[in-house]
Amino acid sequence: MQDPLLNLAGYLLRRASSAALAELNARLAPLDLRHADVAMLMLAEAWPGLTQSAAGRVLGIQRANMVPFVEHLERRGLLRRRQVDRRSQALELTRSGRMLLKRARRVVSAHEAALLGRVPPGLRPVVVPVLTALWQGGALRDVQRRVRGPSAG
Amino acid sequence: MQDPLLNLAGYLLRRASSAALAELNARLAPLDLRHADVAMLMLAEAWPGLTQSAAGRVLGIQRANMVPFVEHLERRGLLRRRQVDRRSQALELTRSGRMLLKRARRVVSAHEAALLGRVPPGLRPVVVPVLTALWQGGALRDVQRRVRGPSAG
DNA sequence: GCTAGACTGCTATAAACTATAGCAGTCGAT
DNA sequence: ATCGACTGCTATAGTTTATAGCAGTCTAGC
Repeated sequence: MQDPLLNLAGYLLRRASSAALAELNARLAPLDLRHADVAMLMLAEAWPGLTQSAAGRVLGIQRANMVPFVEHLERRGLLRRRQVDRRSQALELTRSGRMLLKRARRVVSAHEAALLGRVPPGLRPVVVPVLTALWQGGALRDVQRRVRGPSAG
Repeated sequence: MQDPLLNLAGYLLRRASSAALAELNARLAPLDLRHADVAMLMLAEAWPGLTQSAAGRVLGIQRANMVPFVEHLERRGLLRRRQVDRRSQALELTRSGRMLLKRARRVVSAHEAALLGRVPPGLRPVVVPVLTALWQGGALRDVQRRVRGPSAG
């Protein structure tokens, strides 16, 4: 009798994710960054002026949890909050945020290469499509909607 | 400019995993079980007499965290600890554990079907191979080693 | 204009989960 | 008989995720 869990996509998904996450965090440790920090920085660079709550929606982080998270990045001088409304705050990278992101991006690339490298060459092209499909809500088309307005829960 | 995160296997892995996990937990809520509980029950059934620490190694749960975890299942009458050594404890399902697992397994199957159903039919056969490959440490061959003895962590 | 409803950032708090250090006791091999 | 590895355990802390609620703001419809 062999491990019945090893045929379950959900189980494999969880284990693969947590292993990859731990590995990425270890790789990022020298930069004193965590995976979520880099995601935030990459997002802020890609969409300058993105609102704090919009960023939360894209990243799947709740409004409440965005507060200390963004505060932390701001206190490190990587991110800046600019009042756009009297209620909304746009996020943008500082110069040092951009510089650190440059280094972080190299780490992420190495991590990605390591991940893909574990997959038999023939299967590599399907990795991203498979993961995208498994993550129901994450289709490319959805994102536009998410960024612009809420009610896309 | 589109979301740069959506091309990263690591990011997609994390989002897909957390979405699937949340969904599974919601499905299991009526049984008052969480995903880890079911994994433990399935493991205990597949390998009767499995030691507590061995189970922890297989599931990637640390010894320290196994204690309250197993205690909880034992207090619910789903699992029993049997002294095998004067230091080791074997885990085995109780009758009611087996019965609940039966129901849980149906929930898990439905969840798996939902996951796979999101993937284009042509890609379905590669889902498990891709995830297995991405989860470096989880290859089938490793598991035997993990269960029998330590020093494989 | 003005109001109702949706939205923003925020506080406070709790539930899970994960990780580390250390302890007493046990086992196996030399 | 002893040394090193192992087991279950306590205690503790850090991380992440989730919920409820508040004051203030914006917008669409009347």
